[in-house]
Amino acid sequence: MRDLMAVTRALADESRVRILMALGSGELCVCQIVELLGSAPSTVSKHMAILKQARLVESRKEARWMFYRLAEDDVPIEAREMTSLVSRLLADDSRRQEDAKRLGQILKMDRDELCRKQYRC
Amino acid sequence: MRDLMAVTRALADESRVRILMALGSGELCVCQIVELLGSAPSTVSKHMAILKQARLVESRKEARWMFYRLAEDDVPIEAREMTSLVSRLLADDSRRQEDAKRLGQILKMDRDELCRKQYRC
DNA sequence: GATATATTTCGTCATATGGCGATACAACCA
DNA sequence: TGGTTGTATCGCCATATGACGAAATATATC
Repeated sequence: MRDLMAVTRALADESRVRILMALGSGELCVCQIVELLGSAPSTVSKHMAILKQARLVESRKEARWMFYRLAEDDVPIEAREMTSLVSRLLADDSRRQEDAKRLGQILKMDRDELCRKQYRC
Repeated sequence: MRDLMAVTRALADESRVRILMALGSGELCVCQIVELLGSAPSTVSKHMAILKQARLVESRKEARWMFYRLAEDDVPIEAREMTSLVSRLLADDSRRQEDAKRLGQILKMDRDELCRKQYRC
Protein backbone atom coordinates (compact mmCIF):
# COMPACT_ATOMS: atom_id res chain seq x y z
CA MET A 1 0.00 0.00 0.00
CA ARG A 2 2.78 2.36 0.98
CA ASP A 3 4.58 1.92 -2.34
CA LEU A 4 1.40 2.32 -4.34
CA MET A 5 0.49 5.51 -2.50
CA ALA A 6 3.90 6.98 -3.31
CA VAL A 7 3.13 6.32 -6.97
CA THR A 8 -0.44 7.66 -6.93
CA ARG A 9 0.67 10.78 -5.09
CA ALA A 10 3.42 11.30 -7.63
CA LEU A 11 0.88 10.95 -10.44
CA ALA A 12 -1.56 13.41 -8.84
CA ASP A 13 0.14 16.42 -10.38
CA GLU A 14 -0.19 17.36 -14.01
CA SER A 15 3.38 18.59 -14.40
CA ARG A 16 4.73 15.28 -13.17
CA VAL A 17 2.50 13.30 -15.52
CA ARG A 18 3.69 15.47 -18.40
CA ILE A 19 7.29 14.82 -17.40
CA LEU A 20 6.71 11.07 -17.30
CA MET A 21 5.12 11.11 -20.73
CA ALA A 22 7.98 13.18 -22.11
CA LEU A 23 10.47 10.67 -20.74
CA GLY A 24 8.63 8.00 -22.70
CA SER A 25 10.61 9.11 -25.74
CA GLY A 26 13.95 8.83 -23.96
CA GLU A 27 16.04 10.41 -21.27
CA LEU A 28 16.10 14.15 -20.71
CA CYS A 29 18.24 16.50 -18.68
CA VAL A 30 16.69 18.93 -16.25
CA CYS A 31 17.16 21.97 -18.46
CA GLN A 32 15.22 20.28 -21.26
CA ILE A 33 12.33 19.56 -18.90
CA VAL A 34 12.49 23.13 -17.63
CA GLU A 35 12.17 24.32 -21.21
CA LEU A 36 9.24 22.00 -21.89
CA LEU A 37 7.21 22.95 -18.82
CA GLY A 38 8.28 26.57 -18.52
CA SER A 39 8.77 26.14 -14.78
CA ALA A 40 11.70 27.20 -12.65
CA PRO A 41 14.63 24.77 -12.38
CA SER A 42 14.07 24.45 -8.66
CA THR A 43 10.46 23.46 -9.25
CA VAL A 44 11.41 20.82 -11.80
CA SER A 45 14.12 19.50 -9.54
CA LYS A 46 11.56 19.03 -6.78
CA HIS A 47 9.22 17.20 -9.14
CA MET A 48 12.04 14.91 -10.21
CA ALA A 49 12.84 14.09 -6.58
CA ILE A 50 9.23 13.07 -6.02
CA LEU A 51 9.15 10.93 -9.16
CA LYS A 52 12.43 9.33 -8.16
CA GLN A 53 11.30 8.66 -4.63
CA ALA A 54 8.26 6.86 -6.05
CA ARG A 55 10.75 4.95 -8.23
CA LEU A 56 9.03 6.04 -11.40
CA VAL A 57 12.27 7.46 -12.80
CA GLU A 58 15.98 6.86 -12.52
CA SER A 59 18.83 9.28 -13.03
CA ARG A 60 22.40 9.35 -14.11
CA LYS A 61 24.87 12.14 -13.93
CA GLU A 62 26.96 12.94 -16.97
CA ALA A 63 29.36 15.79 -16.59
CA ARG A 64 27.32 18.76 -15.41
CA TRP A 65 24.00 17.34 -16.47
CA MET A 66 21.60 15.14 -14.62
CA PHE A 67 19.66 12.88 -16.96
CA TYR A 68 16.38 11.34 -15.98
CA ARG A 69 14.71 8.38 -17.65
CA LEU A 70 11.74 6.15 -16.93
CA ALA A 71 12.75 3.55 -14.38
CA GLU A 72 14.01 0.40 -16.06
CA ASP A 73 16.09 -1.57 -13.60
CA ASP A 74 14.44 -3.36 -10.74
CA VAL A 75 11.26 -1.31 -11.07
CA PRO A 76 8.52 -1.98 -8.53
CA ILE A 77 5.47 -3.39 -10.24
CA GLU A 78 3.34 -0.45 -9.07
CA ALA A 79 5.56 2.01 -10.87
CA ARG A 80 5.86 -0.03 -14.04
CA GLU A 81 2.18 -0.77 -14.42
CA MET A 82 0.89 2.64 -13.47
CA THR A 83 3.27 4.37 -15.88
CA SER A 84 2.29 1.99 -18.61
CA LEU A 85 -1.42 2.50 -18.03
CA VAL A 86 -1.20 6.29 -17.82
CA SER A 87 0.75 6.31 -21.03
CA ARG A 88 -1.89 4.22 -22.73
CA LEU A 89 -4.74 6.35 -21.38
CA LEU A 90 -3.05 9.50 -22.66
CA ALA A 91 -2.10 8.05 -26.03
CA ASP A 92 -4.36 10.47 -27.90
CA ASP A 93 -4.27 13.32 -25.40
CA SER A 94 -3.88 16.69 -27.04
CA ARG A 95 -1.74 18.17 -24.31
CA ARG A 96 0.63 15.25 -24.58
CA GLN A 97 0.84 15.63 -28.33
CA GLU A 98 1.64 19.32 -27.99
CA ASP A 99 4.36 18.43 -25.52
CA ALA A 100 5.74 15.80 -27.87
CA LYS A 101 5.92 18.31 -30.68
CA ARG A 102 7.57 20.93 -28.50
CA LEU A 103 9.96 18.32 -27.18
CA GLY A 104 11.01 17.52 -30.72
CA GLN A 105 12.08 21.15 -31.14
CA ILE A 106 13.85 21.19 -27.80
CA LEU A 107 15.85 18.10 -28.64
CA LYS A 108 17.10 19.81 -31.80
CA MET A 109 18.54 22.67 -29.77
CA ASP A 110 22.08 22.62 -28.52
CA ARG A 111 21.91 21.64 -24.88
CA ASP A 112 24.67 24.02 -23.81
CA GLU A 113 22.85 26.96 -25.36
CA LEU A 114 19.54 25.87 -23.89
CA CYS A 115 20.94 25.82 -20.38
CA ARG A 116 22.80 29.11 -20.75
CA LYS A 117 19.64 30.73 -22.04
CA GLN A 118 17.79 29.71 -18.90
CA TYR A 119 20.66 30.87 -16.73
CA ARG A 120 20.50 34.34 -18.26
CA CYS A 121 16.76 34.84 -17.88
CA MET B 1 -5.73 14.67 -19.35
CA ARG B 2 -8.33 16.48 -17.26
CA ASP B 3 -10.32 13.30 -16.61
CA LEU B 4 -7.23 11.30 -15.81
CA MET B 5 -6.00 13.90 -13.34
CA ALA B 6 -9.34 13.79 -11.52
CA VAL B 7 -8.79 10.05 -11.13
CA THR B 8 -5.15 10.22 -10.06
CA ARG B 9 -5.94 12.96 -7.53
CA ALA B 10 -8.78 10.86 -6.17
CA LEU B 11 -6.41 7.91 -5.82
CA ALA B 12 -3.74 9.96 -4.07
CA ASP B 13 -5.29 9.48 -0.66
CA GLU B 14 -5.07 6.25 1.29
CA SER B 15 -8.57 6.49 2.77
CA ARG B 16 -10.09 6.81 -0.67
CA VAL B 17 -8.13 3.84 -2.01
CA ARG B 18 -9.30 1.79 0.97
CA ILE B 19 -12.90 2.81 0.26
CA LEU B 20 -12.59 1.79 -3.38
CA MET B 21 -11.18 -1.59 -2.44
CA ALA B 22 -13.95 -2.11 0.10
CA LEU B 23 -16.53 -1.34 -2.55
CA GLY B 24 -15.00 -4.13 -4.63
CA SER B 25 -17.05 -6.56 -2.57
CA GLY B 26 -20.30 -4.70 -3.16
CA GLU B 27 -22.12 -1.52 -2.32
CA LEU B 28 -21.89 0.10 1.10
CA CYS B 29 -23.73 2.86 2.87
CA VAL B 30 -21.88 5.79 4.40
CA CYS B 31 -22.24 4.57 7.97
CA GLN B 32 -20.57 1.28 7.06
CA ILE B 33 -17.65 3.11 5.51
CA VAL B 34 -17.48 5.37 8.55
CA GLU B 35 -17.25 2.28 10.72
CA LEU B 36 -14.53 0.76 8.55
CA LEU B 37 -12.30 3.82 8.44
CA GLY B 38 -13.06 5.23 11.86
CA SER B 39 -13.38 8.71 10.38
CA ALA B 40 -16.13 11.26 10.93
CA PRO B 41 -19.22 10.98 8.69
CA SER B 42 -18.52 14.42 7.25
CA THR B 43 -15.02 13.33 6.31
CA VAL B 44 -16.27 10.19 4.59
CA SER B 45 -18.94 12.16 2.79
CA LYS B 46 -16.31 14.47 1.38
CA HIS B 47 -14.21 11.53 0.20
CA MET B 48 -17.25 10.06 -1.51
CA ALA B 49 -17.91 13.32 -3.31
CA ILE B 50 -14.36 13.32 -4.65
CA LEU B 51 -14.60 9.69 -5.78
CA LYS B 52 -17.92 10.40 -7.41
CA GLN B 53 -16.67 13.51 -9.15
CA ALA B 54 -13.84 11.42 -10.63
CA ARG B 55 -16.57 8.98 -11.68
CA LEU B 56 -14.95 6.14 -9.79
CA VAL B 57 -18.13 5.44 -7.85
CA GLU B 58 -21.88 5.79 -8.29
CA SER B 59 -24.56 6.21 -5.66
CA ARG B 60 -28.18 5.47 -5.08
CA LYS B 61 -30.41 6.63 -2.28
CA GLU B 62 -32.60 4.15 -0.49
CA ALA B 63 -34.74 5.53 2.30
CA ARG B 64 -32.39 7.35 4.65
CA TRP B 65 -29.28 5.66 3.37
CA MET B 66 -26.97 6.59 0.58
CA PHE B 67 -25.35 3.58 -1.00
CA TYR B 68 -22.13 3.83 -2.96
CA ARG B 69 -20.77 1.27 -5.41
CA LEU B 70 -17.94 1.09 -7.90
CA ALA B 71 -18.99 2.85 -11.09
CA GLU B 72 -20.55 0.43 -13.54
CA ASP B 73 -22.62 2.35 -16.04
CA ASP B 74 -20.94 4.44 -18.69
CA VAL B 75 -17.64 4.49 -16.79
CA PRO B 76 -14.83 6.54 -18.31
CA ILE B 77 -11.99 4.29 -19.34
CA GLU B 78 -9.61 6.12 -16.99
CA ALA B 79 -11.74 5.26 -13.99
CA ARG B 80 -12.34 1.68 -15.00
CA GLU B 81 -8.74 0.83 -15.80
CA MET B 82 -7.18 2.62 -12.87
CA THR B 83 -9.54 0.98 -10.40
CA SER B 84 -8.88 -2.38 -11.93
CA LEU B 85 -5.12 -1.92 -11.80
CA VAL B 86 -5.05 -0.63 -8.25
CA SER B 87 -7.17 -3.55 -7.18
CA ARG B 88 -4.77 -5.97 -8.83
CA LEU B 89 -1.71 -4.28 -7.33
CA LEU B 90 -3.23 -4.47 -3.86
CA ALA B 91 -4.46 -8.06 -4.22
CA ASP B 92 -2.15 -9.30 -1.48
CA ASP B 93 -1.91 -6.09 0.51
CA SER B 94 -2.11 -6.67 4.25
CA ARG B 95 -4.00 -3.47 4.98
CA ARG B 96 -6.59 -4.39 2.39
CA GLN B 97 -6.98 -7.85 3.87
CA GLU B 98 -7.49 -6.43 7.35
CA ASP B 99 -10.12 -4.11 5.92
CA ALA B 100 -11.82 -7.01 4.16
CA LYS B 101 -11.94 -8.95 7.40
CA ARG B 102 -13.28 -6.01 9.36
CA LEU B 103 -15.79 -5.33 6.61
CA GLY B 104 -17.09 -8.86 6.94
CA GLN B 105 -17.89 -8.13 10.59
CA ILE B 106 -19.48 -4.80 9.76
CA LEU B 107 -21.75 -6.36 7.16
CA LYS B 108 -23.02 -8.79 9.79
CA MET B 109 -24.13 -5.92 12.02
CA ASP B 110 -27.60 -4.48 11.81
CA ARG B 111 -27.34 -1.29 9.83
CA ASP B 112 -29.83 0.62 11.95
CA GLU B 113 -27.88 -0.16 15.08
CA LEU B 114 -24.58 0.69 13.42
CA CYS B 115 -25.81 4.14 12.43
CA ARG B 116 -27.43 4.86 15.78
CA LYS B 117 -24.23 3.88 17.52
CA GLN B 118 -22.28 6.45 15.48
CA TYR B 119 -24.94 9.05 16.14
CA ARG B 120 -24.57 8.60 19.89
CA CYS B 121 -20.77 8.85 19.97
C1' DG C 1 -46.65 18.35 12.36
C1' DA C 2 -42.93 16.95 15.57
C1' DT C 3 -39.08 13.92 16.35
C1' DA C 4 -35.42 10.91 15.16
C1' DT C 5 -31.79 9.77 12.05
C1' DA C 6 -28.60 9.43 7.84
C1' DT C 7 -25.99 12.22 5.07
C1' DT C 8 -24.25 16.53 3.27
C1' DT C 9 -22.67 21.19 3.57
C1' DC C 10 -20.25 24.74 5.88
C1' DG C 11 -16.75 26.91 8.66
C1' DT C 12 -12.45 26.33 10.68
C1' DC C 13 -8.04 24.53 11.67
C1' DA C 14 -3.52 22.32 10.91
C1' DT C 15 -0.76 20.55 7.60
C1' DA C 16 0.76 19.45 2.84
C1' DT C 17 1.82 20.97 -1.64
C1' DG C 18 3.58 23.52 -5.54
C1' DG C 19 5.50 27.62 -6.90
C1' DC C 20 9.58 30.76 -6.90
C1' DG C 21 14.18 33.09 -5.94
C1' DA C 22 18.40 32.92 -3.35
C1' DT C 23 21.89 30.17 -2.16
C1' DA C 24 24.69 25.99 -1.94
C1' DC C 25 26.88 22.39 -4.19
C1' DA C 26 29.12 19.90 -7.97
C1' DA C 27 31.63 19.59 -12.09
C1' DC C 28 33.89 21.49 -15.80
C1' DC C 29 37.16 25.04 -17.77
C1' DA C 30 40.72 28.79 -18.12
C1' DT D 1 42.83 28.63 -8.17
C1' DG D 2 38.98 31.00 -9.65
C1' DG D 3 35.11 31.44 -12.79
C1' DT D 4 31.18 29.29 -15.20
C1' DT D 5 27.23 26.64 -15.24
C1' DG D 6 23.79 22.89 -14.28
C1' DT D 7 21.20 21.06 -10.58
C1' DA D 8 19.67 20.60 -5.79
C1' DT D 9 18.41 22.50 -1.42
C1' DC D 10 16.38 25.92 1.46
C1' DG D 11 13.19 29.38 2.92
C1' DC D 12 9.21 31.54 1.98
C1' DC D 13 4.49 32.35 0.23
C1' DA D 14 -0.13 31.27 -1.50
C1' DT D 15 -3.18 27.79 -2.06
C1' DA D 16 -5.01 23.05 -1.61
C1' DT D 17 -6.17 19.30 1.27
C1' DG D 18 -7.98 16.47 4.93
C1' DA D 19 -9.68 16.45 9.40
C1' DC D 20 -13.45 17.65 12.56
C1' DG D 21 -17.86 19.58 14.73
C1' DA D 22 -21.91 22.33 14.02
C1' DA D 23 -25.60 23.19 11.35
C1' DA D 24 -28.50 22.26 7.31
C1' DT D 25 -30.99 18.98 4.55
C1' DA D 26 -33.52 15.05 3.52
C1' DT D 27 -36.29 11.08 4.94
C1' DA D 28 -38.61 8.01 7.94
C1' DT D 29 -41.55 7.39 12.05
C1' DC D 30 -44.62 8.71 15.70
